[in-house]
Amino acid sequence: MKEKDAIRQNFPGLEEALYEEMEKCGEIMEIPAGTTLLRKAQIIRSSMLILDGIVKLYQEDEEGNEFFMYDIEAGEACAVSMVCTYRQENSQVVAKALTDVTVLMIPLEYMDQWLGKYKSWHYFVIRTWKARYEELLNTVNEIAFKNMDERLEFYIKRQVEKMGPQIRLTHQEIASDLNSSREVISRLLKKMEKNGWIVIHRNSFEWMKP
Amino acid sequence: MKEKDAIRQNFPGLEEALYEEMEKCGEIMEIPAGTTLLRKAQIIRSSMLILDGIVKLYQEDEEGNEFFMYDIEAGEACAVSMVCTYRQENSQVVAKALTDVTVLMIPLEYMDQWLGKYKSWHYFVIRTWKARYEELLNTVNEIAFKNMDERLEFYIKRQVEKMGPQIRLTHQEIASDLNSSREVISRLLKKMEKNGWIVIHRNSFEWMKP
DNA sequence: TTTACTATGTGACATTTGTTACATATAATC
DNA sequence: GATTATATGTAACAAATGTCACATAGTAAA
Repeated sequence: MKEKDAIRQNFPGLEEALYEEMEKCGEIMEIPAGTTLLRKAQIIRSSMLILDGIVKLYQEDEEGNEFFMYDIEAGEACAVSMVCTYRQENSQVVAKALTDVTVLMIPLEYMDQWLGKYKSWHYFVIRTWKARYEELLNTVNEIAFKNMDERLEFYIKRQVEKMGPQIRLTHQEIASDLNSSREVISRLLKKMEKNGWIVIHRNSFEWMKP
Repeated sequence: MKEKDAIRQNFPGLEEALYEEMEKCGEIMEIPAGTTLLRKAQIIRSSMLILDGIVKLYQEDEEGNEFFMYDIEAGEACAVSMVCTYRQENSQVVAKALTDVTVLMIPLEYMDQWLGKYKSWHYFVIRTWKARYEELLNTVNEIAFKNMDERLEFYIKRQVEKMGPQIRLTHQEIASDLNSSREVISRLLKKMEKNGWIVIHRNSFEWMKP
């Protein structure tokens, strides 16, 4: 069975009995790119482990402005969805499928049960929170100390790491992720092109800097 | 023994055997206000649980600029110090005692050991990561979407919650926390005073808004 | 009480980022 | 090929924030 392999391969080192429960209680879903998987405001009844694809986590404020936090990939879990009591009136966390995505949805009741039963699950949950916390630390560092040009560079580099040097994003999409405006991003990208860092095409550009 | 009570009262609901280990293996330290407890760059060999006082967590960049993230108080633990593999060339997390502080220092080897032995410890660690993550989410929300006037208001309100309506901070200190400049903060505080939100004294001001 | 130090107030100006308005270019559809 | 939609380029201006310069006002030390 392909699905079982996917769980074991992406989440290695868990107990055999836990794998079996995951297969039994979890539901594997194929989700097309662009789908919103999670909005913090609505009650979350399931937790998500990514088996394939990339999911983007961002915050959204009252006016619909977005702010990109980080991506999660196969073998990672969405911390936010793991135990959800977080409430914030004016902003919410959103998870959106960047590519077609395969996720293992696990109803929340099992999440807690497993904490009691499986040591490896405990460690996994801790690792997940820790990893997401550190991602956020990086994000905070960027917006706290850096100007838009540096933030843009950091953003592009993250993309390159995950998706390769061909960045298939419009300036508008980048502007949304950085909570800036299209014109500002166009300006800065143009400057990068003049410096020889990138080559701009329509709908995409390439990162040339080593 | 007073110290034992302090641990039990501030960290209720743990296993008896765990309390005993905490007393045996941990070292209780009295730390004067202003002390830097932790710099991320140096190797951390101990984890800290706060028994009394307030510890401030902030990031610092290469040029010495600061950026306040959140406070931790009695009954809470420093997530950053719990399992430390985090590395970042250009910035570091710093923990500084805001008041005189009593901490329980626990050498890192026990942190891991206890994860294997005590369920309640596991839950505590997860709760800690989760709580700090959510604090950071709020912080990100602030800097990502809001202007300095709103950020300042949010900052002051946090202070009021922890320390009461008398804010004993200079404009310079606030400016550092928000990675802004003294003049900007003075300007905004003056505006708040005109609006009747605060009354400014030397070295302090009061929050009057309900 | 002078002196010195630190905190605060404020105007003028620089820089960064956001906004408006419109031009141009490329791809998609008819 | 003409038409339409979407993406990008760019100048001019606006708003927010940062910086510089200096004034003033408390507080502490001599």
